[in-house]
Amino acid sequence: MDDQNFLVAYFSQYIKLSEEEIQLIKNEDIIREYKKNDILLSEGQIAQVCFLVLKGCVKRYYLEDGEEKIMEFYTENDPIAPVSYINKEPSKYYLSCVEPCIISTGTEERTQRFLQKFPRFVPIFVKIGDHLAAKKQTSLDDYKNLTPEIRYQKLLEDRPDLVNRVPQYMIASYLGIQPESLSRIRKRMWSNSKK
Amino acid sequence: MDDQNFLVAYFSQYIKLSEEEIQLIKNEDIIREYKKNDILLSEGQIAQVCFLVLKGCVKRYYLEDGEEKIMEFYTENDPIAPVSYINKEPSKYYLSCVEPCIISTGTEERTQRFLQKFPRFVPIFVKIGDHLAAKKQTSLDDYKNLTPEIRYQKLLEDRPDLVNRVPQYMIASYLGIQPESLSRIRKRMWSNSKK
DNA sequence: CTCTTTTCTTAACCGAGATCAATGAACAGC
DNA sequence: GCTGTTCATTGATCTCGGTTAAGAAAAGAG
Repeated sequence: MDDQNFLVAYFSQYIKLSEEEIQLIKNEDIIREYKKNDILLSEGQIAQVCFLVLKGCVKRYYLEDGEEKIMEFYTENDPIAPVSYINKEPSKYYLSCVEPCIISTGTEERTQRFLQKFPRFVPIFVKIGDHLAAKKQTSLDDYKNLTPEIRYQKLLEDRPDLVNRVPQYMIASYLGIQPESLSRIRKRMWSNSKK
Repeated sequence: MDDQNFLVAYFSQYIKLSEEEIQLIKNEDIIREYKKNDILLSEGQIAQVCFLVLKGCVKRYYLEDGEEKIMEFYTENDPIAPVSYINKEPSKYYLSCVEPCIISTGTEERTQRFLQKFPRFVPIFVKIGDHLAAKKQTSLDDYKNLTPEIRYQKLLEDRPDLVNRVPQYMIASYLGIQPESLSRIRKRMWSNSKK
């Protein structure tokens, strides 16, 4: 599958595309490949574009005393709309590639042009936005009430791939705990499941 | 100020309204008053509408072993788009009034009609949605990295009104801790600030 | 004003995660 | 193959919030 096709596949999740639309999407040269550890956005920078991860894995993190605090992992078909991009303000976090990635970029102006040409996409765009917000809310809700141990269990269920494709200390950071604690949690879970 | 005017005031934050638009908004009879403890949405119910708090305070919470787990407070000018409403699924939480409230309700169908009539509002609506998502993300980020003590300090800074208008045990629940812990934290902060 | 209910505070004890330090395991570079 | 680095585990100790229980303070009802 060549790079442009990823984008067509993404939209096809939500709506059936006409031949004309497929061509138009393919002609927009907005897809790039990135190497592992490439940085998409740095702290202090104002994001000029938003992203759509077509392949690979991107992490969003702060630096605190040189320590990475990972807030989110984005993988296949996850859109990334940086707060910095939305509010036109310096970014508080970094975006960088955990793996080699294929990523599409978007701008407000291009989106508006696109929607003007294909108004039938408007409800889809609104819906995608709403669903994103809903997902964020659910994440926050979960995070608030669950212990790190249960959060890890849920992660194993919800995104089993993630645990295998990124190092454990990053998972720990993402769960908001120290690597040592995650190690102990795993040990505890293992010994409990044996009994 | 009579009830309908709250809604006009809300939109005026974002865009200047024409006389015609003001009349149209006022004529939509979609604003209701609620008493303290009135329930807007119950667990298990599918939300038919979304809300905009024009006056008062609404809490969103789960029940866990009869205990309220408060996830969010909505006050003046906060929109409430329940996950249940967005995904057309049974709600996992309750919405109820902490104070007497004045609240406007919305539906997708009405929104679409409105946007069709006044297309210049489309970008505003998209922007409001994006900003909401951005705010959610920031909340989650903060929650993940901050201790309960610092979260309480931030709450005092960000929403000082809230601490005064809702009982402390609800604040504790919202911070994700027990009332006893919040009491300790307050004591700790007090004695630290004296030194 | 008194009585009841609700809300807030204090104390004692426990457990989970943080921290510091050391050791193992996996892996890349030479 | 060895060597050095990165990543994962384990142990000892400490801190903070949870839990339980009791009592003080504030708010409502009559």
